[in-house]
Amino acid sequence: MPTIKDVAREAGVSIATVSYVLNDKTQAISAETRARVWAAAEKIGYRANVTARSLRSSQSRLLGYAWHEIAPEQSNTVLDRFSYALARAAEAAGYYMLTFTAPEDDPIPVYEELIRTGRVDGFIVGSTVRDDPRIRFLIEQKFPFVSFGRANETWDFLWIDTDGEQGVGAAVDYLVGLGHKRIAMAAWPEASLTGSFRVAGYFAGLKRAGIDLNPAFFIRGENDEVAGHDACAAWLDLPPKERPTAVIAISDVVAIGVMYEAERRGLTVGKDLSLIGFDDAPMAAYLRPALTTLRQPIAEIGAALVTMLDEAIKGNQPPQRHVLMPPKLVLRYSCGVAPKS
Amino acid sequence: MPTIKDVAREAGVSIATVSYVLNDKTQAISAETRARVWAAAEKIGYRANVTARSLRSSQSRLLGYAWHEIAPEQSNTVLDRFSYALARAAEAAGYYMLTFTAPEDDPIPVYEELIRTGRVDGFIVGSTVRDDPRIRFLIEQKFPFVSFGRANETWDFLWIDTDGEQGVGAAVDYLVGLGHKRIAMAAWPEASLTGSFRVAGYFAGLKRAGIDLNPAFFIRGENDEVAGHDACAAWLDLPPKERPTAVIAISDVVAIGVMYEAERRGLTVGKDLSLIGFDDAPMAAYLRPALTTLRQPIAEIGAALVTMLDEAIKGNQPPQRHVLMPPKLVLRYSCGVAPKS
DNA sequence: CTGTTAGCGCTTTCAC
DNA sequence: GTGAAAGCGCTAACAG
Repeated sequence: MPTIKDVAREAGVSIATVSYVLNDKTQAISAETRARVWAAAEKIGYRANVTARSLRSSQSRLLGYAWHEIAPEQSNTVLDRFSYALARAAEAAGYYMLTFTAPEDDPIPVYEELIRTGRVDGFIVGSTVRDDPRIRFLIEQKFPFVSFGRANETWDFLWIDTDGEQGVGAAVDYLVGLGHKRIAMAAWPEASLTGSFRVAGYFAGLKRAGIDLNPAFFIRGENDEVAGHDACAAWLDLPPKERPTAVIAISDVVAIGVMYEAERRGLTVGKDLSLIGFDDAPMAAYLRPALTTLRQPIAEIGAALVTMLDEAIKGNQPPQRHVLMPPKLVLRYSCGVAPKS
Repeated sequence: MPTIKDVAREAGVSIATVSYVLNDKTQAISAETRARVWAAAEKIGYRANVTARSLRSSQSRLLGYAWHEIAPEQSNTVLDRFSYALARAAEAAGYYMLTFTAPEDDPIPVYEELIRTGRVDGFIVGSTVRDDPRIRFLIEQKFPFVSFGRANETWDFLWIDTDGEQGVGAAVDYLVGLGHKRIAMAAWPEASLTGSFRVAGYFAGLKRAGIDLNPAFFIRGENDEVAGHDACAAWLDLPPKERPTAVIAISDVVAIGVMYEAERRGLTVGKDLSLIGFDDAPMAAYLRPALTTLRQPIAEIGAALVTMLDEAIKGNQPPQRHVLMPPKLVLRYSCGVAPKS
């Protein structure tokens, strides 16, 4: 690989001059010299060695993102889209993504190692939980990072999140507009922070419509098909007149459980029961009926996170310290209405 | 961040000694000094700066992996599992993964840039196609890389691939064992190299069972649901006695199309028609009936690729220059047989 | 057994 | 306008 010395020799100038020209530094260099340097660099195919540049500038131009353990069963439904968006945005901002893995139960040492060795300039933290230890650690270290997801109302840090409350609220509004009055929700455990926002949207939506919450219509469970099954079974055990006519599932996976249980009992989803999921997981479009669901603006979030992090790394104050992005209600067939296309 | 100088000062030795001790170099250092250095390093929390080390050793300890554009519709079904496996294996071997994006139509410049700037020590190339230009380029550059997938029989490079031929062959054997004689296949276009191996397995399997190929039972199409629909429709248009009783789809997505078309026509998959897919995509388990499919040993492949690449980077000859890994037939309900466990 | 020293390739201050 | 030289933090050849 040619180095800056080779270019200097080729152009008949000093390496300092080469550096000035190629980095377009505000240093008075004659147009003639500039041209010679560029020509020489081009000729021998010179590209600056990033390691040397990193050492000099103490910047790795690498952004860290942790790839979480994927349970053999449920491959995460949106992580790949998110990673892709991150990589794209990072490259546009002059970084590359360093993806690493960290054990769920003790992630801190890995983050610490990456910081101490100077591997990365900042982190993008995803899949946050309430009081997320990674976030606590990074705040404490004063190391640049941004988070996809909230963690604790009293902590001050940069984050972007999907507005689950707004999204589920819009889903309720949509169902109410379709004439539904008995709307149920299959939610996550109370411990889930992300879940709590979505649930708040459910409550708020009902209130807006003047519908009193029927406690039987609100059931919590894990993020799996079984939880959907169980919730749906409980609702269908109710006398016909008291059953919900529409269900909002807190995720597509849960929605699938609801759907199969309803069909197992002879109901037709989209006709006898309307159903809305959350995530727009790849399988949502493949279900029959195709699932109406709330799609998170993953690509936009990824891009915005990188921009935010870039500012933080530069020591600037981003225009907004956190932003809530509304999900989009993707209309398909599980509410009995054909999408407009 | 403390540097090697700080450790040297703290321990009262030279920086060279610190380097020797911490890197466990075969340099005679007294046990007493070793202990002092370790203690000093521990005390001030020293971790070697990787950039400086990289510059010195001209090794980035970074492995590049391209994240391909993901169509909004079909999020790739196994890529996230693969990336995770790669990251895990890389870390175990002392690397981190640098994930980047490259335009499908002109990926070379990105690879070139990464090489020229010294960003990565090697590449893992995935989603290969016949005569893959990236592979041609990397061979020509003599830059270390390994490939998940084959590209051209006459090129010599390191690769690991799923043995699609063996897998589909095993699927045919399984169906034959179940008593099927009229076994159809929904394949990809002839241009697909990966597809050609799977197809070869179909032909070989039939031959083993002494079944003559019925040309009507072999239909090619794209990798989407529509292709499955179309193939299935063509088969169901045949007189009942001439229809296939079992179908092997070249991917789970195609299998879904077959399944829906069959059910739309009133057939029950798993009873009237047996169906096997390929990939074990996340949605395969969620279909009703859950899809019997061939699961690629993604995690093993990722780990083996990294090991292979590590050898190549070190300039060693890996024990095997290419390996074929058999997929596993995951028994579910789409062939009318309940899985054992 | 331990220390001195020469770089790795680059950026940037300071001279000229 | 341009160049000499220091130095980012580390490794390793060589001296002592």
